[in-house]
Amino acid sequence: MTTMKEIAAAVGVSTATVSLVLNGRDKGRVKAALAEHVRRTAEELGYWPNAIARSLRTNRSRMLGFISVEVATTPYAGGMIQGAQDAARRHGYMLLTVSADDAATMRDEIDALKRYGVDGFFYSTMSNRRVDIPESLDDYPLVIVDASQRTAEEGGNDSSRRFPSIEPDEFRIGYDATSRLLDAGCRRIAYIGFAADDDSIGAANDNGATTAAGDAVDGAVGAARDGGAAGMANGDAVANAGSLAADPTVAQAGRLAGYLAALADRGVTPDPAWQCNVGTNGAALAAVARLFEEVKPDGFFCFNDSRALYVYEQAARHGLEIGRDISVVGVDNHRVLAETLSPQLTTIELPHYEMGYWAALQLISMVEGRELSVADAPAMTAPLPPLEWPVADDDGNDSSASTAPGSLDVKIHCTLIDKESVAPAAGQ
Amino acid sequence: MTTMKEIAAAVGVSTATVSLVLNGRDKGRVKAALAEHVRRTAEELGYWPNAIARSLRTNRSRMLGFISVEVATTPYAGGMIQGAQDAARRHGYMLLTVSADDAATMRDEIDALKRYGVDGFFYSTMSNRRVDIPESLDDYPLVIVDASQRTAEEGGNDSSRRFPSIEPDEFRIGYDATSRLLDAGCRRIAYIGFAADDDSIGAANDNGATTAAGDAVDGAVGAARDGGAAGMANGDAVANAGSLAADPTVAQAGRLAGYLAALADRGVTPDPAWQCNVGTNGAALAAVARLFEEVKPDGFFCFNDSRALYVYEQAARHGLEIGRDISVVGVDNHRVLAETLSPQLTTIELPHYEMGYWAALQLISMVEGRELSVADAPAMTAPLPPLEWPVADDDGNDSSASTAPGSLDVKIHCTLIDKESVAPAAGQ
DNA sequence: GTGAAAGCGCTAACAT
DNA sequence: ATGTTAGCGCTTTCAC
Repeated sequence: MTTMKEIAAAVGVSTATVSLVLNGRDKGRVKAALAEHVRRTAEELGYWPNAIARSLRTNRSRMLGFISVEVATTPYAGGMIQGAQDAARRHGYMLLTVSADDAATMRDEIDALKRYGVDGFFYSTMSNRRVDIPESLDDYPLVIVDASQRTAEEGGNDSSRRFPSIEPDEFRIGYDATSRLLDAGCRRIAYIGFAADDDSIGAANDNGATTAAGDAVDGAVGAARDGGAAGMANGDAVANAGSLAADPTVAQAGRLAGYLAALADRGVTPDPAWQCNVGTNGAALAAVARLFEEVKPDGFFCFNDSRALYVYEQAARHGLEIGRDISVVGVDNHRVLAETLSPQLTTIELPHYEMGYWAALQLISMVEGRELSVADAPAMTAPLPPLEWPVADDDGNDSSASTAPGSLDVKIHCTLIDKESVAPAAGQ
Repeated sequence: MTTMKEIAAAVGVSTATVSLVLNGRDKGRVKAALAEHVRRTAEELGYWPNAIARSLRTNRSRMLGFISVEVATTPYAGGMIQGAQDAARRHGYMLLTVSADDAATMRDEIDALKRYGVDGFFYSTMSNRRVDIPESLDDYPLVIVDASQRTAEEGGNDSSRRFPSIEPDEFRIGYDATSRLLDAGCRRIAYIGFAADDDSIGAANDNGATTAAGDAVDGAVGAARDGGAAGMANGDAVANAGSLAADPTVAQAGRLAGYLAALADRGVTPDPAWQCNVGTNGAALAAVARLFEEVKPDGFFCFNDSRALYVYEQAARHGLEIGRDISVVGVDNHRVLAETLSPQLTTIELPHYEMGYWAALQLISMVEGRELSVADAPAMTAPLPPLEWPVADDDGNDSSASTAPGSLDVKIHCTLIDKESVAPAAGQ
C-alpha cells in the first residue's frame, strides 16, 4: 500500500505538501508544476488515502450507520439501503448497516456503531410509523427513513431533538388509488386494509367496530389532507410506546383517510362495510371471501400487494376476471409480487430507493454542514424536496436544532403505475 | 470520549499497562490488584476503546465487507445479512454491506471497501449459482454465500484462489419435496421450475425442448446425488460468463435433478410434460393453466413460492382445493409469500439466516486464524459443518490456500415445513 | 511556497 | 513485573 511518505520521498517534498496537493488545498500554496508532479506520482504509485489514518486524525470516518428495525423480514429494505448507499458512495461515504429488533440489541448496535466512529445515523423502520429515537443518538446527525418522529404530545420522548424524516405521502396514496378506481367507473370501492393479525376478525368485519373506526379516521381526513400526520396519534400508537415491533398505523390511517377523502370528493358515500381490514393467511382470505359474497365490490384498493393477493385468489374462485369484471389497485410494498404480478396489478409504487437516496443526501449535508446538490440523483422517480437543516457550529452544538421547523418531515409523492388490473370502465 | 491516557493518568500508570490490562494480556505481567484498579477506573470513566486508533495500529479493522449482487431486488438477502451480522457482532465485528450489479460498480465498491480497511469479504448472490470471484479479492479472506465458485474447467477464472462457500443442498430440496408428495400419494407430480422470462415459452412447454432438457438433467442426477455440482456446468452458465445478472441455473438444475431422482427411486416414470419451467407474469400463468388442463397433475413441486402462486391461482380458477384435490410443495425463497400463505403452503425453507451465520463464523475464523466455536449459534435450524480453512502465515501468504480441498463447498440441508397444502393421501 | 514537527489513540518491542 | 518509546498514516499549525 502506497503511503504519502513514499510519494513525498519519490518527488522530494515533505508529506505535508503531498497532503495539501492530494486534498486539493494547494491553491496558491504549492507551485502548480510541483502539484502536478505530486499528483502524477501518486497516480503512478497507485496511491489511495488510508481511510483509517485519516479518520483518526480528522475525527471523521466518512461512515454512516444505517439502523433499521427488522431488515431481515423486510423485503423492500434493500431498495432503501441501496438508495442510501448509492448517494453515500457518490459523496465518499460508506454504510454500516445494522438491524435491531429489540431495545437491548438496539442499544448494543448503537454503541458499536459509535465506537466504529460513524459520522451520523439513518433510522428506518419496516413500515411507516411514529418512532422514538433513542436518546443516545441525540448528539448525532440523524435522518429518519420511512417513518417519522413521535411528538411529545403523542407520548414520545420529550427530551429528544427533532430529526428530519422522509416518508411516503400516505394520504395521497389512498387518494390517488381510489381516484383511479373512480375514474375507471367503479362505484362500490372496497378498501382491503391493514389489521394486526391477532384482531383481524374484530375491526372492520364486525359492524360496530367498523363504524367506530370509520368515524375516527373520518375526523382525521381534514388534517391529513393538509399534509399533517394528525389523527395518527391514536390509541394503538400510544399503546405501542417503546416497542420496536411492526405497527403500520400511520400507513393504514393515512391510506384509509385518503380513500375516504377521494370518495367524498366525488360524491360517493362510503359504506363502512366496504372496509375490510385484515391480517394475513386464512383469516384474511376468509374475510375477503365474505366481502366478495356479501358486498360484491367493483373496485378494490389494497393496503399492499400482499393483500391484493387475497383479492386475486377470491376473484379466481368466483370466476371474476381482474381488469374486466373488477378493478384492483394495490400499493407495491413487496417487490416480489411485482415480479409475479406486476404487468397485471396497478400499483402505487413506494419509492424506497428514492427515500434512501434523499435521506443520505440530507444526512451528509448535516454531517458536512453544507447543502448538497440533488441534481446528480440518478433515476429519481419522485421529486426531491430541497434539503434544509440547521448546521452544527464548530463546538458541535446544534444550537438551532431544537427549534427546527416541523417541515423537516418530508412526505414524498408516490407514483401510480397503471396496469391491466383496472378496467377502462369497470362495472359488475 | 475517555482515552487510555486518561485512565493511565487517573490510576498513575502508563498507557501501556492500561492497554495490557484492558486487552486481557496482563496475566503474569501486571499485578492483579493493579489490573483490577485499572479495570474499575475504565468502567467508571465509561471507557470504550477507539476502534479507529486500534485499527491504525494493528492493521485490523474488525470490519467485514459484505458484497452482494442485487440486494435491492432480493427480498431474502436481509435474512442472510442478518445472520452474518449476528455472528459478526458476537465476535466484535461489523459489516459493511455493499451491493453491486455490474462490473464497474463491483470494482468501485471493492476498492472502497479495501480503503476502509475491511479484514475480509463475503460474496453473495441473489440466487444460488456459479460465480467468478474478482481477482482483486484474491489476497483477502473470503467466503461465498448462497453460491459457489466456478472452476477453471467451467470457464472460470483460472488464476483465482479457491474460496469456501456455503449453499443450499439443491438436489436434496428437490428430492425431499418430491418425496413428500409421493408419500402423500401423488403420482402425477408436476415440477414448476425456473425459466428465464425471455424464453419461458420455449423450454419445457414445447415437446422437443422438454425432452432435451430432461435428458441433459437426467444425466446429471447421479453426479448431483453424490453432492457434487456436476451437470451445472451447462451451456447457460458458460454463456453467462462474467455477467453479474441473475442466473439460477444451479438451483434449477439441482432441484430438477432431485425431483427426477425421487421419482425414479419410487418407480414413477416422469413424463417430460410434467415439467413446466416458467418465467413470471402472464406467460407463466398461461403455461401453468395449460398444465392444469392438459396434464392434470395431482401434485406440484414449485421452484419457489413465487411460482407456487400460479398454482394457487389456477387451483382457484379450476375450483380445486389445495390440500384436498391437489398437493403443493414450494421452496420458500420469498418470505413475503410466507407471510401470506405460510399456514397453507408446505415449503422447504431456505436457511438464509443460517447460511449468513455460518459464513461469518467461517470468515472470522479465516481472518483470525483460529477455529471458532459454532456452539453458540442461536436457533440454527440446519446443522453447521465444522469450520476449516488454511490459515495465512505472518507474512500474509496463504501458502496452502491454492491447494485447499474441494470440500470447502458446504451444502446445507434445508428443512421441510409441513402445512395443509399437502393432502394426507392426495388423488384426483 | 514549503517543510518540520506535533499528535490523533492505540499497541508492541524494548528497556528497565 | 512495569514503564518507556516508537510509530501506524495522515492532517495541521507554525516557522522559515
